Amino acid sequence: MTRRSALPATPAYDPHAFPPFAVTVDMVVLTIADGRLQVVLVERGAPPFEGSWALPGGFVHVDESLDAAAARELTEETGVRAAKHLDQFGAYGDPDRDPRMRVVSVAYLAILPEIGALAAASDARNAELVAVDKLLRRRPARQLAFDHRAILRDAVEVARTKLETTSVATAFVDREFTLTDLRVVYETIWGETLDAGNFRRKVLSTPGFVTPTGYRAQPGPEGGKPPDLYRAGRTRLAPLDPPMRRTGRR
Amino acid sequence: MTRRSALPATPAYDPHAFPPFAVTVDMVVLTIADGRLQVVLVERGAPPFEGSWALPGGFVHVDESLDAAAARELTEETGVRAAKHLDQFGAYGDPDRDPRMRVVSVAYLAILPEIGALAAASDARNAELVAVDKLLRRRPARQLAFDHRAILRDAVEVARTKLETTSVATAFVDREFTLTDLRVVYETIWGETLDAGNFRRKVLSTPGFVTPTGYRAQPGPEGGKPPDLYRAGRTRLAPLDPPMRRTGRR
DNA sequence: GGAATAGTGTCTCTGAGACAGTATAGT
DNA sequence: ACTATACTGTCTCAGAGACACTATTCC
Repeated sequence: MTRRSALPATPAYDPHAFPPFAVTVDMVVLTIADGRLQVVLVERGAPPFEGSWALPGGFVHVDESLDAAAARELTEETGVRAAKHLDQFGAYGDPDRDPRMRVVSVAYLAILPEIGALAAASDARNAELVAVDKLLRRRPARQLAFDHRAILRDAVEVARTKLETTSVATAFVDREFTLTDLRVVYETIWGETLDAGNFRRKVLSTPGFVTPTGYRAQPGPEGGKPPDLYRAGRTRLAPLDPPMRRTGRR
Repeated sequence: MTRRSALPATPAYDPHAFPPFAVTVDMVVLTIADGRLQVVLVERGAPPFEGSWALPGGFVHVDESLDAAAARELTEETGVRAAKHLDQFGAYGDPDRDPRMRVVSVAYLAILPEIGALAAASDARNAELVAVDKLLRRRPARQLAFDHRAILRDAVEVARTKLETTSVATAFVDREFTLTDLRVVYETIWGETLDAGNFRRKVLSTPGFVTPTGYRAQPGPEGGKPPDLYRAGRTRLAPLDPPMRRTGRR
């Protein structure tokens, strides 16, 4: 049995002393577009799973940290600026998850207000925003490569929980937003409707969640009172205490 | 740049096609002994960090899943029976975390009611239970090998949060326990005192948390009313809704 | 004015916290 | 009796939820 302590105490790489793994990062980049939760996918341009869709990601370089690899891959593969808050939420390493070799993938969650032009990277034929519910329902519109369906499902659950316990929802909206914008984020990701008045009280009574700008937005095309504009509070990940409750009401 | 899609679509291992990593699992095995939160450590019997203390762990085998490796290492290194609930909580992969080679370690949390005889495994000189606060305070009693101090700190925070949101506390106590036993678990891990009456109401009003046995324990050496005995509820990880609140009171 | 959206006020109910009071053991 | 521990009852307060009401815009 190969054990850590059986290895020579040298920085030199001895390929026969331990089982060699490939280590990758996979990015779950979530955003809200057209009123739905969407995720960035790339169409693979090479085997395995050539032509099918997958989460963006790639190999960790020899000299970079996991977090750095995640930030790099996000920029490289989607053309999106590196987000400040990349959240590592799991490692996936089943022996057969990649037909070529033994791969352990570290999964990261990124939450963005909007995705700019999606530039397909070198090894991706294409890059698209796809509605998450189309991918996770019982009969998915697309089969994802590898175990990316499970990774995506876990990521969505992490996002749902983070909405409960932190002020991360402000990462889904533009720099200036109305409280209705923010409430729609919760409603979209949780899949339930929230009382506008109660939501308002909860957000405004949480220190550091939002800060008023003093300005108002234009009313919508169907009229209505012009809503107040806010910005994200000082700390993007302020803990909500007590947390925002998810009731399960539709 | 080496990318996943640039690799040949073959299961064969080509050591030049991707940066080779070693993948390990590290186990944070927590228990409560002598009224304190304690963790299982092993004294390393080989370089690097020979003679210093570390979390038990080791290389993932080529053909086993991460979870299986964690369960195997736990049994092998500590002689402890494989716990049902091994909780993966993070991957640690800084380039310089192991002086020998590039290692990514997947960290697991195990919670046990008591640790039997600690049998030092082949590559460990020794195995011991050590109080967690002695390791995490500003001037630690022992320096841990690698980045195991950071891993331990993260694990403790995960355990604290799991006490809030799940009924995992029953994993710290014996099969039959009193509600005072259970409350002491919270008080020990959170480092604060809880009102016995309110704690009782909260636990008993949570479906699936505990089930009464109908029996009573003997009173303590200083007398008192004999306390009712309970067992863990049906689901060891029942979600607490609303969660148990951690107030920060001492 | 009517419709639509934003925002406020208020009532109720649940649950946490504080803490007094009761129960049952040992000494 | 006294003490120690276990358990119960009760009061208060904070916060969530429901929902009516007001405010400000467009048509």
